[in-house]
Amino acid sequence: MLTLTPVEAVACCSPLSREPLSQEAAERIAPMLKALADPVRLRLLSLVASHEGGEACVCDLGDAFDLSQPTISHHLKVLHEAGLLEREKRGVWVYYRSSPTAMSSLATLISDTAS
Amino acid sequence: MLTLTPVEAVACCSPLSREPLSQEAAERIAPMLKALADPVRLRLLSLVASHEGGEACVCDLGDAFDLSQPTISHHLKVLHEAGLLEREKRGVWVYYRSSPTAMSSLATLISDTAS
DNA sequence: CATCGATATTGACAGACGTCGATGTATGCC
DNA sequence: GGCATACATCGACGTCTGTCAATATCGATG
Repeated sequence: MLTLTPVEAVACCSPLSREPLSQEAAERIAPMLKALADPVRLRLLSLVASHEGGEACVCDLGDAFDLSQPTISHHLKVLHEAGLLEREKRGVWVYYRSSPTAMSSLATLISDTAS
Repeated sequence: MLTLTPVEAVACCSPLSREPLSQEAAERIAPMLKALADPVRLRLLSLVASHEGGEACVCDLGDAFDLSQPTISHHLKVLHEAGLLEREKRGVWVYYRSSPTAMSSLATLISDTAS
């Protein structure tokens, strides 16, 4: 069975302001926005994106929060499963990188609604 | 006391990819994204934005959903309080209009993370 | 003023979500 | 092999969220 990644699901939508979003499309897009719609995850994403090389090790991220390690790990998983962060294991460390295509297609979808 | 609207709170942020988002900024932005992060609300917003004149009466919106009237009213309230929809009462009817500034500042915030 | 129609508010409930401590898994090192 | 370190998973807990039925509010109309 063919499954679209969340990113692909967003990229193929016509602007919100041209024709009403179908229920199916809305149900594919909402999870990506839901992944973004948390203060901790927003900061995590921002930390990764602003880190040198555009990637960051989990060990670099936890210090910025007053949260347990499992909680940070949970949030990173949510962002990863939504297609907003890419994951790469290097030795003992895990590096996350933000996905420009995911972010820009989300941004396009939203900005089209503005006009 | 001076309170920023959600829209103003987003508009004044530097790109996510230049410097990490502060906790305060993240906590102001997240509610707007949370308002957007629901399939029903995404469709409502899209219905309003794509409606002729860029505005729609509540009576035009309910039919597209298999949901009760109070539920639709609730979602519209969430979108309105997040600054994503403007509300105007005309006689017995209430018209909602999408807020271009809100959407475009959100889009800018997200798209900056992509680069 | 009584009534009707359009929308909002309230209260209740089930399910989803964020968080933690405890535990599991895997890699590197002695 | 044995141990330490980095990260993930699990199970439990309180809180938040989407939904509905019932009720309230507000404007128009007779």
